[in-house]
Amino acid sequence: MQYEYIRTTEHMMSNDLSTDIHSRSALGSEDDPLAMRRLKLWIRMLGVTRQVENQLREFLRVSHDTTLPRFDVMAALHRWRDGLTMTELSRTLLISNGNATTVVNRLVKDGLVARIHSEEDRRRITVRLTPKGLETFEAVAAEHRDMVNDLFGDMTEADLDAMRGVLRRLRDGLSTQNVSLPME
Amino acid sequence: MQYEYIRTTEHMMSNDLSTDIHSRSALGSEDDPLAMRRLKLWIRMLGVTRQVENQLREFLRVSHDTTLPRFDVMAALHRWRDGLTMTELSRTLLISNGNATTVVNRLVKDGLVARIHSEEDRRRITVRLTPKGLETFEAVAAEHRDMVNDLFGDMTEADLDAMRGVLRRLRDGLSTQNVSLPME
DNA sequence: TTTCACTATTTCAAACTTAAAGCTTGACGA
DNA sequence: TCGTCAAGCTTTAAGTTTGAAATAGTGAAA
Repeated sequence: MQYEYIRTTEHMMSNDLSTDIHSRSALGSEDDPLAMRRLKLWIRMLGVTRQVENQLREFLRVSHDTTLPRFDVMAALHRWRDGLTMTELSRTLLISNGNATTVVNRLVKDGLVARIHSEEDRRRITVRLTPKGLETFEAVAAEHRDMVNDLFGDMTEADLDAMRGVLRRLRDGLSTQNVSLPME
Repeated sequence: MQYEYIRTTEHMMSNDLSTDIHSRSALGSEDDPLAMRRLKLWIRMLGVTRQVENQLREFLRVSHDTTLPRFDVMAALHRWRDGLTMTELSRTLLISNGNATTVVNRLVKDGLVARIHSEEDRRRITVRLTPKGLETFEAVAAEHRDMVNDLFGDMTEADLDAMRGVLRRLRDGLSTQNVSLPME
């Protein structure tokens, strides 16, 4: 009985990830209501994201015998049809470079992705979809989008408008914060 | 030079996860603008979530020599101070039951968490924070909240209002969908 | 009582992930 | 030319995660 943690409806504690995990704590800045609300929102966002990811993982496994990481890599290579270097790939997907190597290795073994050694710079390796990979991906991607459309079926145009701008601002704020991070 | 995939500011492709990976595709329902917008929003949400998670992971590693999964488990056990069964824990965190076992094993080994066998039902095991675990967690959680407050520093009260309701509706919609999922 | 279905948890193999170390190549100044 | 450093990628060790199988306990029906 796989994915039993998704079957939460019959269970008292369903979706409790999204509730406030700190509400009873006696921490220093507990009396900052804005900070508190931001934390609550983050926890809720994380919960929703995990739920959607679990549903998509299940869909990919059952319907297409593949995994989320594989799909992500292929989606990136589909978006950048001319290929990406390994570094570009890992930065695009926000994963480590070693992780990118591992997933690409498996896709190469399955003939879905090809490694192309650069001639100008022999350190550089470009990865791109093979014809078989392209065909495979597009079949999956069509259903993937329908699945997302279902999962987000409650979201109206107004909802999308509301979230789009906030997420964009959040995303941009995060990337400017990175430069001032402590990383020697 | 760790976490190089976070240092995206100097790189052309920064945050490209959050852009539309399907914009050039020739899929069947491509002409459904609402479905398209929902997909784009999902991708952007996933990107933001990954960025925040990476920052928090880095913070936990550098400042407190711990990991995100460990923190998540301890946060749940802090919220439910009387303890959770393994099943409740995995459903709360939306992870598999086997995964919960692994993380709890390590926390037990470090003396941060204790397993308590139930007397009424001998299959059941309740997990809860030890005094040491409680103390450790509260020290980390205070800084964790400050970190989230910084990362979400651009979010105003109005932003929080806007996203809170949408995410709640999304979350509730997802959990009702689950009951009708194909899972034999 | 026995049997059978169900629940709770752990174990296991395979895949995924990170962070750090290692290797090769390229760029550049002495 | 040589040395040095940085860039690009892979490898490695440790940890995380899943999904399926195994183990064990519960409860109720036959």
